[in-house]
Amino acid sequence: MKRPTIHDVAAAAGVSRGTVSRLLNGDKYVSPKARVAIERAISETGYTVNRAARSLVTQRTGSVVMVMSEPHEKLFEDPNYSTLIRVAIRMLAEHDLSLVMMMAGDEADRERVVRYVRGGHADGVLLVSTHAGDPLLDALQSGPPAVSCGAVIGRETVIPYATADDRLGARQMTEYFVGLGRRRIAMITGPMDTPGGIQRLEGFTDVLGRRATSKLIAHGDWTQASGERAMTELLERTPDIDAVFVASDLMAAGALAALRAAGRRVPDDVAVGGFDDSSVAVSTHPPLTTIRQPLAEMAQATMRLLLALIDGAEHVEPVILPTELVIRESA
Amino acid sequence: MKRPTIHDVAAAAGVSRGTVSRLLNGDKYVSPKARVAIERAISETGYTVNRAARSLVTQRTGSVVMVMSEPHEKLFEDPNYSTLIRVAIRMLAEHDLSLVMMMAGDEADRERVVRYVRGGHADGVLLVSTHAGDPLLDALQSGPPAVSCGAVIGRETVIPYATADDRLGARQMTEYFVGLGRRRIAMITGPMDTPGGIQRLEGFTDVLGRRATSKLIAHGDWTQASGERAMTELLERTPDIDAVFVASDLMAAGALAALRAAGRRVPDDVAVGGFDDSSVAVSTHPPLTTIRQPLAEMAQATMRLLLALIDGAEHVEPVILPTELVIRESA
DNA sequence: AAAACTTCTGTGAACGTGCACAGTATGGCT
DNA sequence: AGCCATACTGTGCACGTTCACAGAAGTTTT
Repeated sequence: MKRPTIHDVAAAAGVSRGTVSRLLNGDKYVSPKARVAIERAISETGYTVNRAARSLVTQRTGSVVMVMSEPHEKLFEDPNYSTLIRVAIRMLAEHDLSLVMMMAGDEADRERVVRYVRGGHADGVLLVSTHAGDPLLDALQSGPPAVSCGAVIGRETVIPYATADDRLGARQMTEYFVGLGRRRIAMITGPMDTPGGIQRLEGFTDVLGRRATSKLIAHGDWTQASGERAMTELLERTPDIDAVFVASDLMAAGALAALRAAGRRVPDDVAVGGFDDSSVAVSTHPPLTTIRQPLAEMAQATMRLLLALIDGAEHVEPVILPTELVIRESA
Repeated sequence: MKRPTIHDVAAAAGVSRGTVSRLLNGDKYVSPKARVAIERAISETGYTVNRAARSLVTQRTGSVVMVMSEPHEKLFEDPNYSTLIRVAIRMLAEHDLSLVMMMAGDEADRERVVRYVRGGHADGVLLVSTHAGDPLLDALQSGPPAVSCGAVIGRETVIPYATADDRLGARQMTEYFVGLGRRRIAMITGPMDTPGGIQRLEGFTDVLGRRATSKLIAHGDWTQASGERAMTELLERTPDIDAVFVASDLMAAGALAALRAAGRRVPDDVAVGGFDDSSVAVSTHPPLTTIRQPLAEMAQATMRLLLALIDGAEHVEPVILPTELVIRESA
């Protein structure tokens, strides 16, 4: 009733352990005769390699750990993460690696992650939404290769990443507003300690220059409620705005609610632009004009970086992917 | 530069491997003196146990695999899964177990999962959205304990699960409509090969009895588009309906769009009830009256079942948790 | 004082694999 | 024929841990 070992397969095939091991690990020196015998023996016995035993000698674990720093409740509902998880599972599976998930919300979590990674329990680390100055980053300095989906502020040169071109996206939306003839264009940003928060504002000011006064800029924290709050604030400060670029679709949904409450029509009175092209963009009323990020490509690029490093690459370059304007009814 | 082993710790503490191992594994026969010496040695050397070596002898892996059958794109955006993942990571971490994610979308995936699990690479299996008659189920028969979050149709007695009381929830909503004085109450169900699809319809007919004619029932597949389609269909078949119970919030969002397109006012002309109390319920216009499932409790209960089984429990009972009516503006 | 526990410690074996190395055929070339 | 490369195979060892067991030291009971 015991699980078959490589010995059992070898015996059944009439060869030695070494030959079976060679076949399993793709070594070329295996005779055709031995090959078929072993393959039959494997399927007859239902053999699978014991990863623990293999790890013990190869010093590799066959797994990659995804570390999520956001203690955020809705973390996984963010399409960003869900795509990344899906792509990661798939691409890792193709390389016979499995994905283990860890959270790094509080101090205890973080310590667990460090123990896990420094303990050599993962061949690679996949960082998600890591904050600037997270103590985790120093602890992960030495150890298996780490990459991030989205830049890690302050570590752009040390932690490879793939990201959408947030700044470009912001420019696209802002230019679209300008082309529409809007004159008083406001912005609701994300938190200014996230790459998306910073870069999207930069794109906005790239286009508007001195016209992007602080009276036209309010800050949110990605949540719908914060978008609503920021919009209300903007309307108070600058009642004559005729367009607003909101740094995320979810916040834009909040902004729409605030505009409706204030009696402004969208897009007639105020044009609204979101960012992300997430599922909320189509369920709002009116549907949001927004910026699409190539989420799948970002995830794939991130995983390619990680796989390359695990495979021994010395150095890899960050990947920055273009965004795209998606026009719907809100602008 | 090598990672410290248990030998190094033992040497540093002036004891033998055995004593260190005993301390690590909570054996009581360790003298206070040895204890402090070892603890100091551990923190000095930065020792962490090598899980591979441990697995090799204990025949345990220290990990649980979550198997997701839905090849569905938006899988992770479903708050159902996101809560489960979050709770699972947390509760497993407390038991020093880690969570490995796998997909079982196509045949190749499924084979990989079977190899993984039968190969003894996981101490437990966490099933999610597994379909009736999934071949995976037979393959997982023998092997480590498996539980499901939500019942697996046809395997209710063999695979333990925790779920919301879908039937109760459907009754609550339907009774609420009846209490509101609505006379022509329709329903849009989920797919009839899912527990939610079946049970929510049952609750509906529990209340309405013969009044729940087939003309008043349409089927969707949980997607927003299917909800819209089903609603259009219902309006054609039975133009005088004054209430509709939709088996998920997302489909309800679709139904709202169809109603708007048909010029019906909600809730004045037609009352709409959803199910799930997910984030879309508050972002629709008007916000959805819906049924709340205790997602966190469901996830916790599921994990408790699994942990109990991993811990050696012979048999555990399914857990069915009550739902709650959440009244907003759509009904 | 001997016996019998209790508490604690060290040691050898085993878990299943990959790898380096030594060894055996086979065939082609001088 | 002899030599040498090429293609292939088997064997011993190491990886780091747990566990069973034997045994030492100390404490209580007889």
